[in-house]
This record gives sequence, structure tokens and C-alpha cells, in this order.
Amino acid sequence: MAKHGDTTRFLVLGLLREGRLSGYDIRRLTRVRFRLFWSESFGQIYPCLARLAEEGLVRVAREDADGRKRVVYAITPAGRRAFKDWLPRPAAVETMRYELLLKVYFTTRAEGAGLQPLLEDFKQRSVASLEELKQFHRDLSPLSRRHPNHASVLAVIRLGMTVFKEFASWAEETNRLLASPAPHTQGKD
Amino acid sequence: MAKHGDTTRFLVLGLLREGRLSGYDIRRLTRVRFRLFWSESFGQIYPCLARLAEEGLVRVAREDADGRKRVVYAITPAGRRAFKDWLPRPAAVETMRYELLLKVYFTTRAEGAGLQPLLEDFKQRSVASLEELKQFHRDLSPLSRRHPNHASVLAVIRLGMTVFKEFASWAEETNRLLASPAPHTQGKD
DNA sequence: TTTGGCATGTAATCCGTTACATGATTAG
DNA sequence: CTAATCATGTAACGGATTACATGCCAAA
Repeated sequence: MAKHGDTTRFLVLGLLREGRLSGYDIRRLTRVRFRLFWSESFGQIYPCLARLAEEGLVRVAREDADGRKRVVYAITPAGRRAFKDWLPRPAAVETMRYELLLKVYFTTRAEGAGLQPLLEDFKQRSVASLEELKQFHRDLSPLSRRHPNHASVLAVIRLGMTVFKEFASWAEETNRLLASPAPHTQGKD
Repeated sequence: MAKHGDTTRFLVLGLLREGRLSGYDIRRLTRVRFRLFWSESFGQIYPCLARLAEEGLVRVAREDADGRKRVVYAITPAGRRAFKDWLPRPAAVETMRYELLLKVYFTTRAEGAGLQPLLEDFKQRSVASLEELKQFHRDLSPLSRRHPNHASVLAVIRLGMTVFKEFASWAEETNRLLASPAPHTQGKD
């Protein structure tokens, strides 16, 4: 089966396919573009880049630009081949861990008030993510229509926007629901 | 900060709040009710139950019912208190790992055909999950309106249905998009 | 001048799945 | 009879976050 672990490698290769990047860049891009459905920490990215370099799938393209400590990587032809190989292979099983939704699930009417700050926070973060994606969408739409993956990038961004919008309005609705007074559930829980 | 690891404990306590269950039951329920946003494997559930029992938050309620090897747990008053404590605490950071979306993001027009089986599969699994949730929703709506967390359970189920519906229609759309012939991207990638 | 962001990297620890081991029951 | 499902549990491995260590640069 397709293992999760390899994905980091291909995320890195995929981003490098479009241009040279440092480990820091990769992390930053991941945060914005993939925030809904993927995350990587430095603890994965730097070792991963080192391994890819060993294997000849990437190479160091530049170091210490303008005195600033900075290591920029480029993908190699072997790296492009490996990436193309990976693309059509079956994807790893999806996972999602939204503790908030568990909490909501378990909340009784009597306990509803305690959840409201969490829902409010969730809503705000969803809206913020939505705004970020909208901005990215705007930046991207006019430019780079020639980019060979332009259409599919937009497709993914749109899905992200849809989901965050649903999250936000769900959080608001649910908050109203929990705010409404418990009908005859006084005392007992 | 709220650690992810503790969540399993509270998932277990939360389910036991509604009735006595075995480790196997807990896993099965998790699969259906939380499939969108949480998952637990046996490797977590059984050790977790053992630890909770040590700490006095649950207790073994029954063993070897009808000769079948079966250990059923019940929540203790201390367990209920611990759970109530956890509920309003800030939720752990959300994570999601959808490798397929990464793949789509990186797919160029020339590579689109290779992704179509994966998208088709994704769509089918989304529809299947949607159907499962619909069934659960139907089972739940008439019954147990007295359950103290009836409303919030339905809220979570509804969100799940919305998301899976969006996934399914997105997969279909995107498949059409990738199917449309690449305009002037012959050869090169 | 000191805070915050840029930047790279390692180590410890924890999380979580997978595979394994074992065995009973039930439906075809 | 045999395959699937019910059922409990452990061990090993690998994955991923967090914290730590280090230091530069820019702006307030």
C-alpha cells in the first residue's frame, strides 16, 4: 500500500518542479496553499531534502546568497522522473483529526455554553483560512494561465474555499444551536 | 497546549458516557460516526482502555458474556468528571492529510489522464461515506430525541454530509476538467 | 536595543498504524 | 467445511510534532 511517509518527498519534489526553493520556502508555501489538507514541519522537510539530495533527486542550487544563510534546492531529471512515477499511483488513505468536532458531538444541551468559545474560534480561523485562499486565488487567476497545472491548482483552491466556507457557516449555526436555552434539561446531565 | 494523544482517552470516555461498550464496539462506532474527522485503531483503543481502568476512570463491567470472549467497560463517576473537564478546554490543532488533493494540485494538463482513476475512486468513497451518514442520520432522527446531546450529534452528522457531498461533486467536476483535452500542450511538460 | 521574522538543522518523544498472534462464532 | 466477522490484545516500526540550539537581519 501507498505509505504516508513518502508523501513528504513528493510534496517537496512537486514544489521544486515549479522552481528553486529553500526548506523554509517549502514550509511557507505548504502553509498557505495546502493548509486545508496537508501540513509539514521543519522536522520533516530538512531531513527529507537531505535524503533527496543523497539520492540524486534534488541538488543544492545555491548557498549563502547575500551572506544570509540560505540553501536553495533544485529538482534533477531523476527527480522529475520519480515524481511523474508517483503521480498516478493510488493515494494514501485519507485522515483527518478535528478534535473540535468530537467535542461538539459529545456536548449535551446543558454543556453547550462551554463549547461556544471554541466554536467562535473555529469559525474565525475558518474565515481567516478562507480569506487566505481567496487572496491566493486572486493572485493566481490572472497570472500564469500558461502554467501547465493552472487548472488543477485552481480546482484544489476552490475545494478548499468551499470547505472553509462550510466550516464557518456550520460553526455559526451550531453556536446558535448551543446558545438556545436547554428546554427541560435543568439540573441533571 | 492540548495534546493530540489525550483525545483517544476522551473519545472513549465520551462514548462510554452513553452506555457500556467493549473495545471492539468503540472502534466500530468510531468508524461510522466519526469517519470524516477522526479515526482510532485497535492499537490505541485497547491500551487506552487498560490505562483508563488503572486510573479508575472506567471499570470492567462484564466479562465473557455467553462464553464469547468479550470485555465490556463502563465509565465511573471520576471518568465523568474528567470528561466534563476536558469538554470546554481548547481543542487540539486540526490536521488533515489528503494525499489525493496534493496529487491533483501538482497535475499538469498533460498528466491529467493518469489521475482520473484516483478521482473516480475518491468520488465513489465520498458517496459511500455520505450514504452511511445519511443512514445514521435517518436512524437517529426519530429515535432518542430525548438524548441530551441529540442536537449536537445531528449537527456534526450534517457537517459530515455536507463535506462528503462537496467532495463528491468536486471530484466529478475535476475529473471532467482533467478529461478535457490539453489545448496546446503537446509533448512538453 | 530588543523584538520579531528569516533561516537551518537535530533530538527526543509521542502518536498511530500495521502486522502479528490467537481463537470463537456464524452464515453460506 | 470454510470464509468472514467478532473479539482481544501486543510489538515493532515509522511518522510527525515539539522543543531545542544557533544566529542573522530589519524595524520599532
